Amino acid sequence: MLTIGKLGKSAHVKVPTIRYYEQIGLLPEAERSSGNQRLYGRGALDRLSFIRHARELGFPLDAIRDLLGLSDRPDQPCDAVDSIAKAQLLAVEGRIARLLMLKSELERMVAQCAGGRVEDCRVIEVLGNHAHCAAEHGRDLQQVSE
Amino acid sequence: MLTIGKLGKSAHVKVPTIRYYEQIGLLPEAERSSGNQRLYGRGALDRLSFIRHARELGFPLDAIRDLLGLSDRPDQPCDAVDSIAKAQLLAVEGRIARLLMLKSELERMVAQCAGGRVEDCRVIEVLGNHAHCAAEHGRDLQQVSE
DNA sequence: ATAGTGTCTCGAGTAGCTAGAGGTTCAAGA
DNA sequence: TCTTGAACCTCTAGCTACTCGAGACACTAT
Repeated sequence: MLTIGKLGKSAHVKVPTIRYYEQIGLLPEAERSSGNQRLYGRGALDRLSFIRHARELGFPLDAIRDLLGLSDRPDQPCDAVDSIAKAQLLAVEGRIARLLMLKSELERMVAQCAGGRVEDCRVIEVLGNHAHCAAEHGRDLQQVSE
Repeated sequence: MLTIGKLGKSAHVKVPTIRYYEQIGLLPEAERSSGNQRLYGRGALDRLSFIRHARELGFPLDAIRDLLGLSDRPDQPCDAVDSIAKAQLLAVEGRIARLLMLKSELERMVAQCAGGRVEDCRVIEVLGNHAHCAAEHGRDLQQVSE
Protein backbone atom coordinates (compact mmCIF):
# COMPACT_ATOMS: atom_id res chain seq x y z
CA MET A 1 0.00 0.00 0.00
CA LEU A 2 1.17 3.48 -0.87
CA THR A 3 0.86 6.67 1.10
CA ILE A 4 -0.45 9.68 -0.75
CA GLY A 5 3.07 11.04 -1.13
CA LYS A 6 4.43 7.89 -2.74
CA LEU A 7 1.40 7.61 -4.97
CA GLY A 8 1.92 11.19 -6.08
CA LYS A 9 5.54 10.56 -6.86
CA SER A 10 4.76 7.39 -8.79
CA ALA A 11 2.11 9.04 -10.92
CA HIS A 12 3.81 12.44 -11.13
CA VAL A 13 0.86 14.16 -9.54
CA LYS A 14 1.06 16.54 -6.61
CA VAL A 15 -0.41 15.51 -3.30
CA PRO A 16 -3.03 18.27 -3.06
CA THR A 17 -4.14 17.41 -6.56
CA ILE A 18 -4.82 13.84 -5.52
CA ARG A 19 -6.92 15.02 -2.61
CA TYR A 20 -8.69 17.36 -4.98
CA TYR A 21 -9.48 14.53 -7.39
CA GLU A 22 -10.92 12.53 -4.52
CA GLN A 23 -12.97 15.51 -3.42
CA ILE A 24 -14.59 15.95 -6.83
CA GLY A 25 -15.19 12.22 -7.15
CA LEU A 26 -12.66 11.48 -9.85
CA LEU A 27 -10.86 9.11 -7.50
CA PRO A 28 -12.80 6.95 -5.03
CA GLU A 29 -12.37 7.67 -1.34
CA ALA A 30 -9.15 6.09 -0.21
CA GLU A 31 -8.76 3.55 2.54
CA ARG A 32 -7.33 4.99 5.71
CA SER A 33 -4.58 3.81 8.03
CA SER A 34 -5.14 3.57 11.78
CA GLY A 35 -3.82 7.13 11.95
CA ASN A 36 -6.33 8.35 9.35
CA GLN A 37 -3.84 8.66 6.51
CA ARG A 38 -4.85 7.69 3.00
CA LEU A 39 -3.61 4.37 1.64
CA TYR A 40 -3.63 3.34 -2.00
CA GLY A 41 -3.28 0.08 -3.88
CA ARG A 42 -2.25 -0.75 -7.38
CA GLY A 43 -5.64 0.14 -8.85
CA ALA A 44 -5.43 3.69 -7.62
CA LEU A 45 -2.05 4.13 -9.25
CA ASP A 46 -3.40 2.94 -12.59
CA ARG A 47 -6.39 5.19 -12.34
CA LEU A 48 -4.38 8.22 -11.34
CA SER A 49 -1.85 7.63 -14.12
CA PHE A 50 -4.71 7.41 -16.56
CA ILE A 51 -6.04 10.74 -15.34
CA ARG A 52 -2.64 12.35 -15.45
CA HIS A 53 -1.99 11.16 -18.96
CA ALA A 54 -5.36 12.35 -20.20
CA ARG A 55 -4.72 15.74 -18.59
CA GLU A 56 -1.39 15.95 -20.37
CA LEU A 57 -3.29 15.45 -23.59
CA GLY A 58 -5.54 18.32 -22.62
CA PHE A 59 -8.73 16.41 -21.84
CA PRO A 60 -10.92 18.35 -19.42
CA LEU A 61 -11.79 16.63 -16.16
CA ASP A 62 -15.39 16.06 -17.21
CA ALA A 63 -14.25 14.19 -20.28
CA ILE A 64 -11.86 12.19 -18.15
CA ARG A 65 -14.68 11.32 -15.82
CA ASP A 66 -16.60 9.96 -18.79
CA LEU A 67 -13.59 8.07 -20.10
CA LEU A 68 -13.02 6.45 -16.72
CA GLY A 69 -16.65 5.45 -16.56
CA LEU A 70 -16.39 3.89 -19.99
CA SER A 71 -13.18 2.07 -19.26
CA ASP A 72 -14.96 0.40 -16.36
CA ARG A 73 -17.35 -1.24 -18.83
CA PRO A 74 -14.99 -3.15 -21.11
CA ASP A 75 -17.70 -5.03 -23.00
CA GLN A 76 -19.49 -1.95 -24.30
CA PRO A 77 -18.82 -0.61 -27.81
CA CYS A 78 -16.13 2.05 -27.81
CA ASP A 79 -17.94 4.63 -29.95
CA ALA A 80 -18.36 6.93 -27.00
CA VAL A 81 -14.67 6.77 -26.19
CA ASP A 82 -13.85 7.48 -29.76
CA SER A 83 -16.09 10.50 -29.97
CA ILE A 84 -14.65 12.02 -26.80
CA ALA A 85 -11.17 11.67 -28.26
CA LYS A 86 -12.27 13.13 -31.56
CA ALA A 87 -13.89 16.06 -29.81
CA GLN A 88 -10.65 16.70 -27.99
CA LEU A 89 -8.74 16.53 -31.26
CA LEU A 90 -11.11 19.05 -32.80
CA ALA A 91 -10.73 21.33 -29.82
CA VAL A 92 -6.96 21.17 -30.07
CA GLU A 93 -7.05 21.88 -33.79
CA GLY A 94 -9.28 24.87 -33.19
CA ARG A 95 -6.93 26.28 -30.61
CA ILE A 96 -3.98 25.81 -32.92
CA ALA A 97 -5.71 27.59 -35.76
CA ARG A 98 -6.58 30.51 -33.57
CA LEU A 99 -3.13 30.73 -32.03
CA LEU A 100 -1.52 30.72 -35.47
CA MET A 101 -3.54 33.79 -36.36
CA LEU A 102 -2.53 35.47 -33.15
CA LYS A 103 1.05 34.57 -33.82
CA SER A 104 1.18 36.18 -37.22
CA GLU A 105 -0.59 39.27 -35.95
CA LEU A 106 1.85 39.57 -33.08
CA GLU A 107 4.79 39.06 -35.40
CA ARG A 108 3.61 41.83 -37.66
CA MET A 109 3.15 44.06 -34.68
CA VAL A 110 6.56 43.38 -33.18
CA ALA A 111 8.33 43.64 -36.51
CA GLN A 112 6.94 47.12 -37.09
CA CYS A 113 8.24 48.49 -33.83
CA ALA A 114 11.14 50.76 -34.73
CA GLY A 115 12.30 51.15 -31.15
CA GLY A 116 11.49 54.81 -30.76
CA ARG A 117 9.23 56.45 -28.23
CA VAL A 118 5.87 55.20 -27.04
CA GLU A 119 4.21 57.97 -28.99
CA ASP A 120 5.24 56.39 -32.27
CA CYS A 121 5.07 52.80 -31.11
CA ARG A 122 3.35 50.56 -33.61
CA VAL A 123 2.44 48.07 -30.93
CA ILE A 124 0.39 50.59 -29.04
CA GLU A 125 -1.00 51.92 -32.26
CA VAL A 126 -2.09 48.54 -33.52
CA LEU A 127 -3.64 47.59 -30.22
CA GLY A 128 -5.59 50.80 -30.21
CA ASN A 129 -6.91 50.35 -33.68
CA HIS A 130 -8.19 47.05 -34.92
CA ALA A 131 -8.23 48.34 -38.48
CA HIS A 132 -4.47 47.86 -38.58
CA CYS A 133 -4.90 44.13 -38.37
CA ALA A 134 -4.39 41.85 -41.31
CA ALA A 135 -7.10 39.44 -40.36
CA GLU A 136 -10.12 39.08 -38.16
CA HIS A 137 -8.32 37.36 -35.35
CA GLY A 138 -11.43 36.50 -33.47
CA ARG A 139 -14.51 38.50 -32.75
CA ASP A 140 -15.06 36.12 -29.88
CA LEU A 141 -12.97 35.99 -26.76
CA GLN A 142 -13.16 32.29 -26.32
CA GLN A 143 -11.81 30.69 -23.23
CA VAL A 144 -9.17 28.46 -24.71
CA SER A 145 -7.23 26.65 -22.05
CA GLU A 146 -4.43 24.33 -22.83
CA MET B 1 -21.95 60.44 -23.17
CA LEU B 2 -22.58 56.74 -23.43
CA THR B 3 -24.39 54.46 -21.05
CA ILE B 4 -22.64 51.24 -20.14
CA GLY B 5 -24.80 49.31 -22.58
CA LYS B 6 -23.94 51.51 -25.56
CA LEU B 7 -20.30 51.52 -24.59
CA GLY B 8 -20.35 47.75 -24.46
CA LYS B 9 -21.95 47.52 -27.86
CA SER B 10 -19.49 49.97 -29.38
CA ALA B 11 -16.45 48.14 -28.06
CA HIS B 12 -17.91 44.62 -28.37
CA VAL B 13 -17.52 44.01 -24.68
CA LYS B 14 -20.24 42.69 -22.40
CA VAL B 15 -21.65 44.94 -19.75
CA PRO B 16 -20.63 42.83 -16.74
CA THR B 17 -17.13 42.68 -18.16
CA ILE B 18 -16.91 46.46 -18.20
CA ARG B 19 -17.98 46.60 -14.57
CA TYR B 20 -15.43 43.91 -13.82
CA TYR B 21 -12.67 45.91 -15.49
CA GLU B 22 -13.62 48.92 -13.43
CA GLN B 23 -13.61 46.81 -10.29
CA ILE B 24 -10.08 45.55 -10.87
CA GLY B 25 -8.88 49.03 -11.78
CA LEU B 26 -8.31 48.47 -15.47
CA LEU B 27 -10.84 51.16 -16.26
CA PRO B 28 -11.17 54.26 -14.08
CA GLU B 29 -14.33 54.73 -12.08
CA ALA B 30 -16.99 56.08 -14.38
CA GLU B 31 -18.88 59.28 -13.90
CA ARG B 32 -22.44 58.76 -12.73
CA SER B 33 -25.73 60.20 -13.87
CA SER B 34 -28.17 61.71 -11.39
CA GLY B 35 -29.72 58.26 -11.16
CA ASN B 36 -26.35 56.64 -10.33
CA GLN B 37 -25.83 55.07 -13.74
CA ARG B 38 -22.38 55.00 -15.29
CA LEU B 39 -21.61 57.46 -18.08
CA TYR B 40 -18.68 57.24 -20.46
CA GLY B 41 -16.97 59.60 -22.85
CA ARG B 42 -14.83 59.08 -25.90
CA GLY B 43 -11.71 58.29 -23.87
CA ALA B 44 -13.35 55.37 -22.18
CA LEU B 45 -14.33 53.91 -25.52
CA ASP B 46 -10.76 54.14 -26.80
CA ARG B 47 -9.39 52.59 -23.67
CA LEU B 48 -11.91 49.77 -23.64
CA SER B 49 -11.33 49.03 -27.33
CA PHE B 50 -7.62 48.86 -26.63
CA ILE B 51 -8.22 46.36 -23.84
CA ARG B 52 -10.57 44.31 -25.95
CA HIS B 53 -8.13 44.15 -28.82
CA ALA B 54 -5.25 43.18 -26.60
CA ARG B 55 -7.40 40.45 -25.04
CA GLU B 56 -8.20 39.14 -28.51
CA LEU B 57 -4.49 38.86 -29.07
CA GLY B 58 -4.22 36.85 -25.88
CA PHE B 59 -2.50 39.38 -23.64
CA PRO B 60 -3.24 38.71 -19.98
CA LEU B 61 -4.89 41.51 -18.03
CA ASP B 62 -1.72 42.25 -16.10
CA ALA B 63 0.18 42.83 -19.32
CA ILE B 64 -2.63 45.02 -20.58
CA ARG B 65 -2.49 47.03 -17.40
CA ASP B 66 1.21 47.64 -18.09
CA LEU B 67 0.57 48.50 -21.72
CA LEU B 68 -2.09 51.02 -20.75
CA GLY B 69 0.25 52.58 -18.24
CA LEU B 70 2.92 52.88 -20.91
CA SER B 71 0.61 54.30 -23.52
CA ASP B 72 -0.20 57.07 -21.07
CA ARG B 73 3.46 58.18 -21.20
CA PRO B 74 3.96 58.84 -24.94
CA ASP B 75 7.41 60.41 -24.57
CA GLN B 76 9.04 57.41 -22.95
CA PRO B 77 11.06 54.92 -25.01
CA CYS B 78 8.94 52.01 -26.16
CA ASP B 79 11.30 49.18 -25.17
CA ALA B 80 8.99 48.07 -22.42
CA VAL B 81 6.05 47.90 -24.80
CA ASP B 82 8.12 45.95 -27.22
CA SER B 83 9.24 43.41 -24.66
CA ILE B 84 5.69 42.80 -23.45
CA ALA B 85 4.62 42.11 -27.01
CA LYS B 86 7.59 39.84 -27.59
CA ALA B 87 6.86 37.93 -24.41
CA GLN B 88 3.31 37.42 -25.60
CA LEU B 89 4.58 36.21 -28.96
CA LEU B 90 6.86 33.73 -27.23
CA ALA B 91 4.01 32.51 -25.06
CA VAL B 92 1.82 31.98 -28.09
CA GLU B 93 4.56 30.12 -29.92
CA GLY B 94 5.07 27.89 -26.91
CA ARG B 95 1.40 27.04 -26.76
CA ILE B 96 1.32 26.26 -30.45
CA ALA B 97 4.31 23.93 -30.17
CA ARG B 98 2.72 22.08 -27.31
CA LEU B 99 -0.66 21.84 -28.98
CA LEU B 100 0.93 20.47 -32.15
CA MET B 101 2.41 17.64 -30.13
CA LEU B 102 -0.93 16.96 -28.53
CA LYS B 103 -2.57 17.02 -31.90
CA SER B 104 -0.33 14.38 -33.41
CA GLU B 105 -0.64 12.19 -30.34
CA LEU B 106 -4.42 12.48 -30.44
CA GLU B 107 -4.47 11.73 -34.16
CA ARG B 108 -2.44 8.59 -33.64
CA MET B 109 -4.76 7.57 -30.87
CA VAL B 110 -7.95 8.17 -32.80
CA ALA B 111 -6.60 6.53 -35.95
CA GLN B 112 -5.83 3.32 -34.10
CA CYS B 113 -9.33 2.89 -32.79
CA ALA B 114 -10.86 0.05 -34.74
CA GLY B 115 -14.35 0.68 -33.47
CA GLY B 116 -14.73 -2.48 -31.44
CA ARG B 117 -15.46 -2.81 -27.76
CA VAL B 118 -14.02 -0.73 -24.96
CA GLU B 119 -11.93 -3.70 -23.92
CA ASP B 120 -9.84 -3.45 -27.07
CA CYS B 121 -10.03 0.29 -27.45
CA ARG B 122 -6.70 1.82 -28.29
CA VAL B 123 -7.77 5.18 -26.89
CA ILE B 124 -8.28 3.76 -23.44
CA GLU B 125 -5.16 1.68 -23.80
CA VAL B 126 -2.98 4.60 -24.79
CA LEU B 127 -4.35 6.80 -22.06
CA GLY B 128 -3.63 4.10 -19.53
CA ASN B 129 -0.09 3.61 -20.66
CA HIS B 130 2.17 6.49 -21.46
CA ALA B 131 4.69 4.13 -23.03
CA HIS B 132 2.43 3.95 -26.09
CA CYS B 133 3.14 7.55 -26.87
CA ALA B 134 5.40 8.62 -29.67
CA ALA B 135 6.76 11.64 -27.89
CA GLU B 136 7.07 13.18 -24.49
CA HIS B 137 4.06 15.41 -24.80
CA GLY B 138 4.77 17.29 -21.67
CA ARG B 139 5.87 16.12 -18.29
CA ASP B 140 4.46 19.35 -17.02
CA LEU B 141 0.80 20.19 -16.85
CA GLN B 142 1.18 23.82 -17.63
CA GLN B 143 -1.75 26.11 -17.35
CA VAL B 144 -1.88 27.49 -20.85
CA SER B 145 -4.88 29.68 -21.37
CA GLU B 146 -5.31 31.72 -24.43
C1' DA C 1 12.82 11.47 23.53
C1' DT C 2 12.97 14.34 19.93
C1' DA C 3 13.61 16.25 15.46
C1' DG C 4 12.02 16.38 11.00
C1' DT C 5 9.13 15.11 7.51
C1' DG C 6 4.64 13.72 5.93
C1' DT C 7 -0.08 13.88 6.50
C1' DC C 8 -4.71 15.72 8.00
C1' DT C 9 -8.77 19.29 7.34
C1' DC C 10 -10.43 23.56 6.11
C1' DG C 11 -10.61 27.79 3.80
C1' DA C 12 -9.08 31.04 0.53
C1' DG C 13 -6.76 32.43 -3.76
C1' DT C 14 -5.54 32.23 -8.90
C1' DA C 15 -7.59 34.29 -14.23
C1' DG C 16 -11.19 36.27 -16.42
C1' DC C 17 -15.06 36.48 -16.52
C1' DT C 18 -20.40 34.86 -16.20
C1' DA C 19 -24.86 34.30 -14.02
C1' DG C 20 -28.33 35.17 -10.70
C1' DA C 21 -31.15 37.65 -7.07
C1' DG C 22 -33.51 41.54 -5.87
C1' DG C 23 -34.05 46.26 -6.55
C1' DT C 24 -33.92 51.13 -9.18
C1' DT C 25 -33.97 54.20 -13.31
C1' DC C 26 -35.17 55.49 -17.75
C1' DA C 27 -37.53 56.03 -22.36
C1' DA C 28 -41.52 55.24 -24.99
C1' DG C 29 -46.33 54.26 -25.85
C1' DA C 30 -51.50 54.61 -24.45
C1' DT D 1 -49.82 60.90 -16.64
C1' DC D 2 -49.39 56.20 -16.03
C1' DT D 3 -47.41 52.03 -17.16
C1' DT D 4 -44.70 48.69 -19.19
C1' DG D 5 -40.34 46.78 -20.32
C1' DA D 6 -35.62 47.27 -21.03
C1' DA D 7 -31.52 48.66 -19.09
C1' DC D 8 -29.25 49.68 -15.10
C1' DC D 9 -27.59 49.11 -10.02
C1' DT D 10 -25.05 46.15 -6.10
C1' DC D 11 -23.71 41.98 -4.24
C1' DT D 12 -22.71 37.22 -4.15
C1' DA D 13 -21.50 32.93 -5.98
C1' DG D 14 -19.86 29.92 -9.70
C1' DC D 15 -16.82 28.27 -13.44
C1' DT D 16 -11.68 25.20 -14.36
C1' DA D 17 -8.17 22.87 -12.27
C1' DC D 18 -5.77 23.35 -9.21
C1' DT D 19 -2.37 25.66 -5.44
C1' DC D 20 -1.16 27.48 -1.05
C1' DG D 21 -1.29 28.39 3.90
C1' DA D 22 -2.52 27.60 8.80
C1' DG D 23 -2.59 24.80 12.57
C1' DA D 24 -2.68 20.20 14.19
C1' DC D 25 -1.71 15.12 14.12
C1' DA D 26 1.18 10.82 12.46
C1' DC D 27 5.21 8.49 11.42
C1' DT D 28 10.32 7.49 11.00
C1' DA D 29 15.06 7.72 12.31
C1' DT D 30 18.47 8.71 15.57
